[in-house]
Amino acid sequence: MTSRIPDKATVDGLEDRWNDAWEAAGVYRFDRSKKRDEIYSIDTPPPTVSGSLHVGHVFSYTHTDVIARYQRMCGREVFYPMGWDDNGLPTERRVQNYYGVRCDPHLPYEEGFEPPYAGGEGKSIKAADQVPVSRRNFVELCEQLTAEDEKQFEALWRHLGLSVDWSRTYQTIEPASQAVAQQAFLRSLARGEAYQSEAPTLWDVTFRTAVAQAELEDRDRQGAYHRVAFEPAADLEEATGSYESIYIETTRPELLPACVALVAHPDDERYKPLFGKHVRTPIFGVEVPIVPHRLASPDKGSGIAMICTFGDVTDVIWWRELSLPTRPVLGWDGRILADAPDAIESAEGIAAYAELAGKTVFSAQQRIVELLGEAGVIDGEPKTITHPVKFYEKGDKPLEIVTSRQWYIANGGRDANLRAELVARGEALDFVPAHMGKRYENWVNGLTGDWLISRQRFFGVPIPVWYRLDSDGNPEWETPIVPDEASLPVDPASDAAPGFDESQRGIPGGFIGEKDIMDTWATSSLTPQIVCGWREDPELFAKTFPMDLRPQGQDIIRTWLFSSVVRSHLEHGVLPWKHAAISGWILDPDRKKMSKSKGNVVTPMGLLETHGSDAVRYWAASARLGTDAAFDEGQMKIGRRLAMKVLNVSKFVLGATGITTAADDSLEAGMKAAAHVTSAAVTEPLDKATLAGLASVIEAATFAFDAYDHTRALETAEQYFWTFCDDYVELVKERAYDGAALGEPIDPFAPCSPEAASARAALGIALDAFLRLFAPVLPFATEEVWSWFNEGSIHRAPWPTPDRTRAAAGGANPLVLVAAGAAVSQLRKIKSDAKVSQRTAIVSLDLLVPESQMESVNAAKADIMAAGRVKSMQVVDAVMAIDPSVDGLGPEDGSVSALLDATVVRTENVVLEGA
RNA sequence: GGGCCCUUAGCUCAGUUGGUUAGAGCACUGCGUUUACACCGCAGGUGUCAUCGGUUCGAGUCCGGUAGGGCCCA
Repeated sequence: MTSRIPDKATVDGLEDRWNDAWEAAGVYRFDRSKKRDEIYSIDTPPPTVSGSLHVGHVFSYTHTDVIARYQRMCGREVFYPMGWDDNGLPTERRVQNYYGVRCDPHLPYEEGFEPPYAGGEGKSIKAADQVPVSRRNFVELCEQLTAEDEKQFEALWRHLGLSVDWSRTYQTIEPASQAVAQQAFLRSLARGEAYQSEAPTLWDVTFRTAVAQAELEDRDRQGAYHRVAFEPAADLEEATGSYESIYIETTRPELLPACVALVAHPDDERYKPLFGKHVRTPIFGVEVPIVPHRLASPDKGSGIAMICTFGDVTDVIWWRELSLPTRPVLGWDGRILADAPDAIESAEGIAAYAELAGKTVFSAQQRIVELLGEAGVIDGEPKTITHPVKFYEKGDKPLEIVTSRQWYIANGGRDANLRAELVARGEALDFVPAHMGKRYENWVNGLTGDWLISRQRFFGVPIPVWYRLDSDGNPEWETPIVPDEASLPVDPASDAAPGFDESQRGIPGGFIGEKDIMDTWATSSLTPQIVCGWREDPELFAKTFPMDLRPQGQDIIRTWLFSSVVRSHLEHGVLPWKHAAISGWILDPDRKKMSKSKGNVVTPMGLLETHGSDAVRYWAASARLGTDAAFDEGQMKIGRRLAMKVLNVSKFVLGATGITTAADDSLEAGMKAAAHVTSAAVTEPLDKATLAGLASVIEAATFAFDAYDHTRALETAEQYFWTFCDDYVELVKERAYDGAALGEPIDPFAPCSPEAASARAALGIALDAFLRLFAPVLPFATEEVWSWFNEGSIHRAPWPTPDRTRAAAGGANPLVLVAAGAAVSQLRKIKSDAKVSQRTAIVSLDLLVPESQMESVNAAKADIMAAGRVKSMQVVDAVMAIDPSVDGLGPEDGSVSALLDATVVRTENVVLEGA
């Protein structure tokens, strides 16, 4: 069988067929010859390849694709690249587990290294069992694993039908991206926005890296308040005339050797007299002052707290604002430092410290509690509490604070002017939905410091600077050596500094390379610059930047969105995009956020295969931007039904119009037939009404899409589509067939009655519009139908305008279809109630119609009779008919007045065939 | 503690600037295999619009309080 239009339509298998065809024809290939105002550019989120894609990704990426397809049909050249975020810690961690290795930068590179495991997914290999490898070997494994992931990701996205230009993919770790990240960094360095600073930094002891404010999260942890006595120093004893101890309560007794002061609220009457006087720390005997500060809580514990360098971020604030000394006791490995702070001078103090040195925070705490107990300075039993503790969002040990040299980029956290500028940028950005802008504003206004971008990790973009070594071999941190922009990307760990050669590395008078890499957001924040060709393709950049759309999740407004705005503001002085489309979460049926850890084994590919991509896309498109949606396979079944309906009703329309007959000969003949059929005059009131209604639907859908409300657009089209199928098609079937016998092929060019020609033209025009309206959401089913009688892809066909349908409708009132539909409904109900087949003829009946609809029903009377197989029908004014004085057959409940303004059509005096 | 969002039918959700009798789909029940469709069609019932108060001729809609849920930030 060579027929173009299948006998039995199916949505199965459309994905592979059309993806191949689209790729071959380059349907989604970006045409860079277009002008700026013809281009719509999208800053697609690069998914993290170290995880797997889940249902939430499918959800939000579909939203973007629906927008992309709409814009493309509106005639814009869509710039729609796809990237992979293979940068950073998640990849490192996955590589460690997958291959059973860990990075040791001191080791030499090993050619042809074979990792001990492959595919250790899920069962994490203990750190002790991981084989240490060189940084280069480690990075190679990262690249190897991410390449495999990226293939799988692309396959999924293609199957889902994302209309991405697959010739434009990028990786956040690839050299070009690194070069962009480094160039942006160097420009910020030159302008003074990037700087290094020795400062207390939030530190993850597991990963041994600094952590930025945006990566923090609070978790409730058990802790215990220990009530510890501090003895008064001489000045305090003199002032109060007593030798009573001051009791503080602390959850971190192990930081006692790091204590630099006690602090109480300035208004606290209990402690007011003590401010400025001193106490001695127990065991260690260090004299520390009692100081006032507004952040001390009078109602927490005893109302007076010890300040240590550093137990938490409040300690940092106190330390900074009160200019206290620094007595660090914690190392980068989370263990107590070997050497006691200089302030500890007593023999007992030094001995006690020696017992703690080298211990983890946990064991040091146990030991010091014992020591304090032995010394008799602990009062009572520890009080167990639950309190919020800061964690790195990817870590599982509480963050510590250590002092180290780190790189920062200004983000308004320490500069009110910059902050105000960034808030203003946020206000100028079109957030969809608008209230998401509040999250941005809250975040910017809540910043407490600049953006810490350096990380002590391995797989990432190196910070592109070197440092001279003085004659003693000490690095000159203040005057970094920078590379030429043309030489980017560079790796200071293996490339020699400009003006030096490799033999001078690490020797006095030579240089050393910066060993830190950048935070992954330092690269991701530049995705517009990466995809638009900021560095190496200025012509493309001018045409695509600032971009039109940034789609992303609500959880990364404070990170990705904000940091992108920062970079664009600093480098280009503009917003990076006009619109930010924020997708919601996918929730379990039990309203919890869907997560892998909960053992949800719904894989996206499985879903697509079970329901079909169009169906899954329909489910996603049914949820508005910014709104959380339930994971609902029922909704996918509805989408599948819609896609099937599109195929089937298309088969009907093409059959009844005769286009099928012609198309079975050749595509050219089919196209000619379609043009011929739809050019006929639309004369019948019902046909005109249907097209008039359709014109309004097109208008509404277009309006909704322009406002980034794809849900409304879909709903509007869908609702009218079902009316079209259920009512209009049923009403005009007979007329369109024009007396053709069962199974007889219809010749589209043969003469037919004007009524039939009118029906066929309307059917053809409507089908064409519906296919285009659904194309963004159901790209496969619509393309399939389109291919039966059109050349090229529907996805490059113009979005419908109301003009064509409106012209054919000739100002008709859409109400005719509504009224006629209500009438056929009544006829069906009669047969349904009488439990007879819908084919049963009605010999005669009176149709009671409200006066307002008389004209409409009369206009479609012949179609109504044909659809209901009615042999004789009287259309009667309902008000007249129910007047008992007319025929005595008014409603038995006497509800005459209720029917006076009735909008429903009723029937009376029905005689069914055979009754 | 602060900010934002949400609460409408058994379920998932619409409901625009206040305006007749608050809607859709699913689920459920009944009927029907009709020359597009059984992966089907048709027909049918379904409500304390969380709650209390206010504004108004009129409130699901606007304002305030309360309760519950969610997210973000302290």
